[in-house]
Amino acid sequence: MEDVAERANVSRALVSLVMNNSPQVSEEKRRSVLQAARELGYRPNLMARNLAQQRTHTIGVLVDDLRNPFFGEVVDGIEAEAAGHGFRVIILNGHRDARREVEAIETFLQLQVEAMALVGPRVAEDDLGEIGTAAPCVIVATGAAHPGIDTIATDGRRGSELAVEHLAALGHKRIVHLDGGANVSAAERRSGYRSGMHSAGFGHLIDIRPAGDDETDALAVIDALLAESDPPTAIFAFNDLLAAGALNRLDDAGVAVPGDVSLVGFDNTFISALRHLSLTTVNQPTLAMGRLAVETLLRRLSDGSDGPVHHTLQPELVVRGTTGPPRRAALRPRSPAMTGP
Amino acid sequence: MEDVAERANVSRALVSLVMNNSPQVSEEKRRSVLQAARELGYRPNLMARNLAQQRTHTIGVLVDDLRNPFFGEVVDGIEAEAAGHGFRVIILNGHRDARREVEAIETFLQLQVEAMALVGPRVAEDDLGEIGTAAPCVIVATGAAHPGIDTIATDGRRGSELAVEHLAALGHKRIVHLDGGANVSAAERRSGYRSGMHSAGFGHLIDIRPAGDDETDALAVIDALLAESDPPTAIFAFNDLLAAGALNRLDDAGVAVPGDVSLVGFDNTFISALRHLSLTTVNQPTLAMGRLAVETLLRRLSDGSDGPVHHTLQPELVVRGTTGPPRRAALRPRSPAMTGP
DNA sequence: ATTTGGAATTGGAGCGCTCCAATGGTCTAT
DNA sequence: ATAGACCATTGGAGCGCTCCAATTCCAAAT
Repeated sequence: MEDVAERANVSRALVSLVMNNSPQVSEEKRRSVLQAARELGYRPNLMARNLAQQRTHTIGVLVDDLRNPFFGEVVDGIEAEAAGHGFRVIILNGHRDARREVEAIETFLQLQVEAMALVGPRVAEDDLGEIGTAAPCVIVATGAAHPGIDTIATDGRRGSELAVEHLAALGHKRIVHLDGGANVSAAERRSGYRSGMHSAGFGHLIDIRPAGDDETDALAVIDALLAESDPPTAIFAFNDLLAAGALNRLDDAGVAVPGDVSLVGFDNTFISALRHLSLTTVNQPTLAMGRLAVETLLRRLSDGSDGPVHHTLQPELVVRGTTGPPRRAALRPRSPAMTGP
Repeated sequence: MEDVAERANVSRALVSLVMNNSPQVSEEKRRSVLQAARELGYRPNLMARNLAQQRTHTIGVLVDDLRNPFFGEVVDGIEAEAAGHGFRVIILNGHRDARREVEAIETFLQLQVEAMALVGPRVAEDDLGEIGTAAPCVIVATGAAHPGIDTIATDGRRGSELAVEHLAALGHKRIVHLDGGANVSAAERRSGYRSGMHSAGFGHLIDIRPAGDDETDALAVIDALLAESDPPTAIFAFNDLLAAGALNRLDDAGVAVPGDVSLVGFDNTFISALRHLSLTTVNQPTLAMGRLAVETLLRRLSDGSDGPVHHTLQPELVVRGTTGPPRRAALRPRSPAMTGP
């Protein structure tokens, strides 16, 4: 910068004004500064600028898992909205691990982000401590597990109810829920499953199996389910990935979907739309969630603080090919011994 | 920091030493500084630190598309290796758009990243200009389209050949290639398709259709293909996403896979492994690519510069359920009029 | 000719930290 | 008792920028 100033025969301050294209600069000087900068390959140092300015114009986005396309969609929404307000977005990966999430948030804070969005985080509110309030922070796509922090979420409870209602309407009674396990949204979806079952009059048939939120997490549960004497006729999985894993395993075992067992996922990621999966699932308005997250953050940034805000968006059932009426005979592996038509 | 120093009755410099846990500090002072820091909720300012230190310990990772799980896997490899060497990784999203990629790289440079990895970028080497050499830079998963820059890639040519060889061995002759279009890896895979076809003796049957690299890009091409009088018996798609889209459309049209037409993808993302897709595809060693990318970067960082390095990893064919021997009759929509029995 | 106002430009302090050379203090060897 | 060696500690300069108050410049108004 010093060099640029010298080469253009102006002061450092003037260079700064030009780089921030202030209107207070004569066209002549502006041109000569710009040219000097170009000739020297000058690039302003954001660190220094941010330090001097006491602002970073940056929003930190923590993503739970880069492999899950669902999160990618939410981030797209965040970036679109942030860009419109002159904010830069930097992304850190949480690797589906609460401890690494806390580290990432700490990094954000040290990097002086002005706000942060946690997309599908796994940390409990208590483990967040002061860390979550050191900068405006919004939690996206993790249900209502964080009462003290701003959240944007799809109503997971309602989503689950939608799924159960759909299955019940098809005639299913023995509907099992593959639980999200450590995932923070799990509790909410589980409770929706519960209430859905009760409303349908199947409270006594409530059956929740711990599973997870990844396609590999489905293997053991499905195996266990198939080994039982009286297996369910329908399965409602915590998310699409888990449902896809379940589908794999059911296929392995020769169980027809939806012939022998119906299956519902959650998230409506693009994989559920693949015709060969054609997974019935619950949609979340990902883009809207991302945008809303940024709006919430900006509001916090400008007008101080009321209590935490919780935005709940409405889920929608997307009926595809993995759900149908139950068979007369209950779910059973086909191969070993067919009981007959 | 000033406050911490005061509260602990030491100088600012000593606080700095403690925060960087230098061994030159007495246990007593260390404790009292740490305590003062805790009480004041002090958090070191990374901007200031980086500025003073003239180092950021940061690697910038530019990801072409957050929705494509393939890239997520590569990033996992990068982060794993980077963490092992004390480097932080920050991610920027390229949104499948060369212009935004250049912006992102510019941001990296201004943020003073010490090195950057571009994962699946779309920018041509020429459009990168000096920008790509302002810091050590490696291009990952984009074939050999950047002769002047370090690259890590799977041999896309060989991968395509493997796919064609496999189809040819099954008895296919009319193998069409759905081209990656604007994607930079497209040329390489296309050329592999060409050479594979030639080796198999089907040079005269080479048939390349521009498509894209997203599941939505397959629709129009497949429709066009199905409308033809003499459709192919096999399709080799640029990547898994495109193949999945093709599968959708074929399914819509009532075309059986692999009964009527065989289909091969590229990337071996987790979606191809889903049993219901069961997509035959070409594997890329994503994790290894990520790790190798960081190693390459670190090498550049330490020992000056020889010419650009190009690492080429070997692809592997993963045979699943979308490929089989061709039907006697060629591909044709089932519905309107069946000719055979 | 002198004042005045406004726009363009500049010097310098300061953002929060690190790092170096210098200081003070303690211990051992002479 | 004194010099030397060694350690913990400190003051201050400096990283590259912004921003404020102050200055210069120029033209219009008196």
